[in-house]
Amino acid sequence: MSEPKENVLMEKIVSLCKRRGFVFQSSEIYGGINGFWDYGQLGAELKRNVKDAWWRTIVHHRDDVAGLEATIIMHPKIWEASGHVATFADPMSTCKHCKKLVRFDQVWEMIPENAWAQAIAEICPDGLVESPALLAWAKGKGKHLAPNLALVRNPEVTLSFLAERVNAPGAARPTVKELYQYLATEQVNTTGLQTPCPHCGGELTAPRPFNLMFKSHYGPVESDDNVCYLRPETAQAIFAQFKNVHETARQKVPFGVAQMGKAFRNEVTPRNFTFRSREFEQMELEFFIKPDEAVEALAGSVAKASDNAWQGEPQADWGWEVWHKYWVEQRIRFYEGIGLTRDRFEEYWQKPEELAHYARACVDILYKFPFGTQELEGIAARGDFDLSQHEKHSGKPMGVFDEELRAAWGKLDEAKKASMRAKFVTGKTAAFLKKGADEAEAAKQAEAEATVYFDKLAKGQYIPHVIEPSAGVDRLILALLADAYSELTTTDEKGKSETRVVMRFHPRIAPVKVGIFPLLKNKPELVAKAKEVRDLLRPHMTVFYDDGGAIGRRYARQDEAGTPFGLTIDFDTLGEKPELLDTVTLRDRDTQQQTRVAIKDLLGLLLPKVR
RNA sequence: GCGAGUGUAGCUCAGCCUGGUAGAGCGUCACCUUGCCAAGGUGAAUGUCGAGGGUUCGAAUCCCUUCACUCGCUCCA
Repeated sequence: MSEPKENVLMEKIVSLCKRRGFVFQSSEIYGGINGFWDYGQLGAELKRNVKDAWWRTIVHHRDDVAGLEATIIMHPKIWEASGHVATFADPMSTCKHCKKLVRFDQVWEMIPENAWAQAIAEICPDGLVESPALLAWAKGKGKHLAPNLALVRNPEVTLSFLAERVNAPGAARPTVKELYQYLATEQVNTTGLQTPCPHCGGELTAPRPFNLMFKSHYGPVESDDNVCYLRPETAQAIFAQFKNVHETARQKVPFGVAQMGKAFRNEVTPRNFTFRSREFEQMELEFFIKPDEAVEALAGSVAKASDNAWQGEPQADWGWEVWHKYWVEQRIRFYEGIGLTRDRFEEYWQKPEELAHYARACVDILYKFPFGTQELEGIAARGDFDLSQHEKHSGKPMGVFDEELRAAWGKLDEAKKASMRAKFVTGKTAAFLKKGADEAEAAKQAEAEATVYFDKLAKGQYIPHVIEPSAGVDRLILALLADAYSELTTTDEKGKSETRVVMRFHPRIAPVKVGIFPLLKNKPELVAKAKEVRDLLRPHMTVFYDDGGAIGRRYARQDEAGTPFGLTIDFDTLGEKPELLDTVTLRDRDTQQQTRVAIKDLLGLLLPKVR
């Protein structure tokens, strides 16, 4: 649980967001709708600036990345190929006793990990039922370990049904799973065998499907034939359009395709303000690279990830590890570049056992939110999993042909080819073993894959591998809001202290760059001059003109909006002191310092700071 | 989806227990006054008390339902 103090901070941020127009609850006048949020005038600008910064860095400032903007609704088979239809429809059950929510398909994997189940397994080795020992356990330790297990709640009745089962003429010994089910069931005849809650042994509700994808139908008539889904991520469109982009963008591997846009997930529990929303926006890059064997054939060797190779410009001998590190580094630089405080975000290298089955490595970029340290972006090395899946499901080849690779392969000596193949087979064998194949089967399958794979390589063909930096825009906005939030307490001459909020956004992403204020509103000359300055700057940056209230109040308002600069037009601007004619005061949000700047120098001074 | 808590003006909250029909501070707006960090004065607007239903002569207050938010279970861009 997060500290109370941190919850207070979060509440302050939420409150400011509403007060100043960063974020509103969606459909608020109708009571709101869970998991959906709107951006107000300042939030919309902030979000645009962040997305623009990403697009500029990832697409415009590079030669090797192309943009894509795909539809939200795509062919439903895309989600079968990606695995989302299967993995996004988890059957869930709730324990009627301890109220915990469990994935029904994981219950039998979880049960043996719990102490109560282990104890029963010990009492009844290999399903050999020892009723007296079970009874003793139920009345003793069992009360602690599995308070809600039928055996513990009502031992005699539960055991009597088990005895019926065991003593039936010609009955085989129950499996361990069956044993657990009997021990979890009080009245077999009325309820059938129950599945115990892994945590407390209690009764689970019938599994209900939790479909995480928003479902709809294309065409006016709803039927099973025209089911479609709102995309749960933007990445798949990139894979689905890989061939088109590759052929038309005049790009050769390594190159990337970037996309940003809305994605939708029917989250079980939207939580933490905008952090987990049901409609959210992603910025994703799929960077396609040659498989290491192709790199080795072309460059002679694959650069080691342990040398700091990734810190420089991309090189021909980079394999997936170096490319992966390179992108982690690039993404960290991006976050620094938009002003995220470096010691409030960190990179986390997932441990091998945490990786999804298709990932070779994954780095999370985590931000220290007031409610806890949470993920902003994941940078995964996904091998050729995605393109291969689409090749399988669509029947369309997803590979590329590389003339140079074919030529280079022809010149490789046999020993090199053999050692590369041996290494490939070792890796694949390990992967098949992990999936549960026996040793002979794993070796056989690995050999078969190696034959297909190396035959293609020799012809210059391969399916590109991919590095995927995938970021959540709304999470980043929330991180930037939390990062920028600061309070300034001032005490006046009367000893009255007052706390004001200053949003310290980096000028590059600040919603408004400059506030423009005539010192006094009732002096037409000041107002006219201020509007002149406004019109001078407006074509180049977002400005906000304000003549309402006292000057200090206007500064404070802009501090809350996070406007980095304030310009005040006073009587000196009009020439009260001739030497100050056509100069204004430039106020810095963070230092509150004011400097005198000539109007003609403003653009040159401000533009570099806000770009 | 389940459990616990919360919902009153733009914001922060009082009033609810012990029904009699809504208040404070801040903010907002207008005017006056203004010489640089939420200054002062005068005036004004704003709530079907989250929504729906019930009990009652009468409901912000008691009861039920529902929606949203917060915290857990779950999830991870």
